[in-house]
Amino acid sequence: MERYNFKTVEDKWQEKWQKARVFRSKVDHSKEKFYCLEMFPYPSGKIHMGHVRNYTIGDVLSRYKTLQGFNVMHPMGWDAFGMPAENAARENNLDPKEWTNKNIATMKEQLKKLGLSIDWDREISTCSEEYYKHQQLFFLELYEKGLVYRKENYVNWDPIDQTVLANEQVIDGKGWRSGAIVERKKLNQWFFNISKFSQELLDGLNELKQWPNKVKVMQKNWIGKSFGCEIAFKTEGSLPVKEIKCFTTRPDTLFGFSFLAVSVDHEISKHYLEDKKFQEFKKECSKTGTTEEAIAIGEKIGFKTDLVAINPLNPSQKVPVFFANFVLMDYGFGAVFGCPAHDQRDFDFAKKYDLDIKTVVKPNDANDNFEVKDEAYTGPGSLINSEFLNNLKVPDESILKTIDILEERKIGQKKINFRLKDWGVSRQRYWGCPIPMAYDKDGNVTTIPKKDLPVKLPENVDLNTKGNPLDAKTDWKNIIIDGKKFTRETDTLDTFVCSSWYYLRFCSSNNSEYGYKQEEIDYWMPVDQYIGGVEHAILHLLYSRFFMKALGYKNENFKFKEPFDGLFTQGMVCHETYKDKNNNWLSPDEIELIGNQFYKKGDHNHKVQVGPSESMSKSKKNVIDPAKIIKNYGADAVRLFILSDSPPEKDVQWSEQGMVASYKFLQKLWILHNKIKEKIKIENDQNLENENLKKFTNQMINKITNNLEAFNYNVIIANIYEIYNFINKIIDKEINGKILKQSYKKILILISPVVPHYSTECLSDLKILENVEWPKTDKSLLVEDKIDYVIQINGKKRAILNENRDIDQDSLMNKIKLNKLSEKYLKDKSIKKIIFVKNRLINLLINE
RNA sequence: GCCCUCGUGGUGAAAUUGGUAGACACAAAGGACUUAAAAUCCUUGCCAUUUAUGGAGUGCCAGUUCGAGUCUGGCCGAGGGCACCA
Repeated sequence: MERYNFKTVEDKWQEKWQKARVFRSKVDHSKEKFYCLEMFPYPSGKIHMGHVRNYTIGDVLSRYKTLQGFNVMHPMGWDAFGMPAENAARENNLDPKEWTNKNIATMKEQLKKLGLSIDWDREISTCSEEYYKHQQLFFLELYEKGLVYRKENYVNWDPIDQTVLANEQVIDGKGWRSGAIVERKKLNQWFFNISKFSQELLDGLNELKQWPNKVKVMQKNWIGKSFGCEIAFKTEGSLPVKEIKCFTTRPDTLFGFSFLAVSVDHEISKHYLEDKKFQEFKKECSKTGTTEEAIAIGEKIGFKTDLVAINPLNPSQKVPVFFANFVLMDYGFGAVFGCPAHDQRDFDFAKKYDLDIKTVVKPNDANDNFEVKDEAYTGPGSLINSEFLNNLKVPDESILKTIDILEERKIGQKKINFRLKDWGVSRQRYWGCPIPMAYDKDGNVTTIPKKDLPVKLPENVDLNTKGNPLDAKTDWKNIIIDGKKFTRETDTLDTFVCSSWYYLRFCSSNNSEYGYKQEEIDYWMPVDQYIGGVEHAILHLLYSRFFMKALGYKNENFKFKEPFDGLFTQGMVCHETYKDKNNNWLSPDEIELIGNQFYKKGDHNHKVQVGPSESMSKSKKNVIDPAKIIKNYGADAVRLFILSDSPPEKDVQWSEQGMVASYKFLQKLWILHNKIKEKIKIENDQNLENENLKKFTNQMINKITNNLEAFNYNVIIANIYEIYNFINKIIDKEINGKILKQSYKKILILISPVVPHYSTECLSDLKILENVEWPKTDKSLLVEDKIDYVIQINGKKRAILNENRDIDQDSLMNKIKLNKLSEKYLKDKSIKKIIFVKNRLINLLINE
């Protein structure tokens, strides 16, 4: 027997699969389809362990579904536009396209080495004209439907590099490259009207039964629906301002009104342009962090205006108007009414500026003298100190009733607000999809005629210019449409646009006429299982959901509302971190273990500090290169290990020891295979283990099938080990060769989604590679004749009796009486009560 | 601050509807084989006296139940999300 040579075996089968194009998928209405999609990678250079985990999970599922008889589509592509290409190209004086395509070639080879069942005929790359020309047409279609518009918006502006920065490029308020202090600058930008679909996007979440709840909650919070009322407050003072509109979810607390606060960007701020103190205050506000957390904990500050606002329900009450740092311009009207007693933020503010705190809600168990003291009361109860609103139940009745009254008196109006903002898609970058728009000399917008699509991204662009390289490319920028001069839009699209519809493109990746073919998306869509990282829980997944709705808007051919029927978010791959004595990160390759202590490789005086296990990242150098690992241990062993240690939705700890164990296990399995191969030849009627083997195999079919369906992939690996342990124990006993062969074939199929090369090799070795399909559980075989009955006395387990199935209570009691435990526990005791659970246990309650 | 999730051996983790807690693996210790080592195989796993046996035991405290890792309430701890959201 030769040892298992993964290299020969894996190369052989990968080549055969590729030649026979076994993973090619076609529309076939005679079969039920299954569309399995993993989030496509950014072509950064080489694959990382996160990809290995993500694509292994998807591959196990695809192979399982194929064996079950589904018509499976399992495509792969490249999210190929984006800043890293532009940065790498600039640093190394390369063409971003070349850089990207080279990376794609490398990564494709690496993915192939994993033995993934991918239909490479459907491969797409978002940076190809063939892809982005359809995207430009979609853009124009959405523009025609009124779902695309242009408006001014703030950006992070780097004054030295003359460029717009993404949030992650701003470090401590400075540009990451230039170090210049980042400015807020207003630019005209393109927007997708995603907020038009706020309610639909929210409602759609209820239909997504196979999505993790966590993701749905995150999206729900992001969409942020709130029900309330808009109120116009009359104002008086030295400024020419007659009223200020506010949005509130708590109109019922209007009698607790004690100030009105507006954003520093509010319209009335134009009266303070010359006011130095106000401008200082505004600057101060911009210093406080903009995260929700920063402001919840941070200090609330205000700037008093010359205005007072009048309480519409109590016109004799006039309260001061402030600018305040906790009021946002882009939500509601950029103005709030303050009720300190029942809003913690307002409470903090009132304390600081010594404003009235009037209690108008009391908890249900408090009396009418209840008063808010140390913190705002935001819970339920009933209204007090509120004249004609008194005694209304808070919150539901009080809010609805107050809105009715406000509407009746024409002071306010019922209103639903969403926090979801429109999606700004303009990026002042070169390496992206050009926006098919142009401007005349007066700046009026026009669309590029559809016949002139695609607007090709120009080549040979100087990336070292300041600002957007496309802006400087005048021969590309200046165009003539119908004899008139125009300049092109030089912004490119956010790369999230590319990934918002790629799942549709896979259905028709070779259709050059349009982004998809109707009959093909009708067959394949929606994606049955989408798999990827939870970091895309909000933006990518919400944008994709929006894109489906936008394409379907005023388009009766569009039949499905949600792109991803099932979603699975896998955890990250982690590794210990290492630092040398100078506090520099070290990679696992740079260290060695002697005894219990890590040392720098080759320097046994240099101890290495071991840090916590964290998600693999280049900056911390705690990365393991999958290509190397695959080369050393083989794809099957890597697949086995990456699934084995933790549930796929949780983070997994990379362990070299675990990796080696998986590798060794396949070697052991191969030794067992050869024993089985010999045993199969023996015709034997004295078959002691036949029934056990049949039953065991059937149990495993049941377990593995259920675990696959539930994504318990780590348990499947445990099941595979159980299989080994079981067969290894019985293999030297007497077994009928025919029965062994039948069971073993089923077992090889069960493990094939995880270790496809190994399993195929074994099937081929035994010449049973024909008619391979997923085995079905025989329910009748799951029924055991003998059962371990748990005997409890006063709820404590005292013994286990192996007795016949379906035995009744009296018979079981008789067995117990014959048993020695009766002598020990039941002698001279009376049994008060017997709890008998059929085929499971019996619990005897006795007097102690 | 708000929202969500999760707490099980030295470690990663298993455990249909409440019904044998710790499957499976990693690590460790002891043993077998070996001149020796590696590899391989076996045993052990918390507390008590020795194989056997008994006890405690799923973050902590209560509750429901014949019976709770699982259900309910409170507390403690960890992780994740958050766009100042009125």
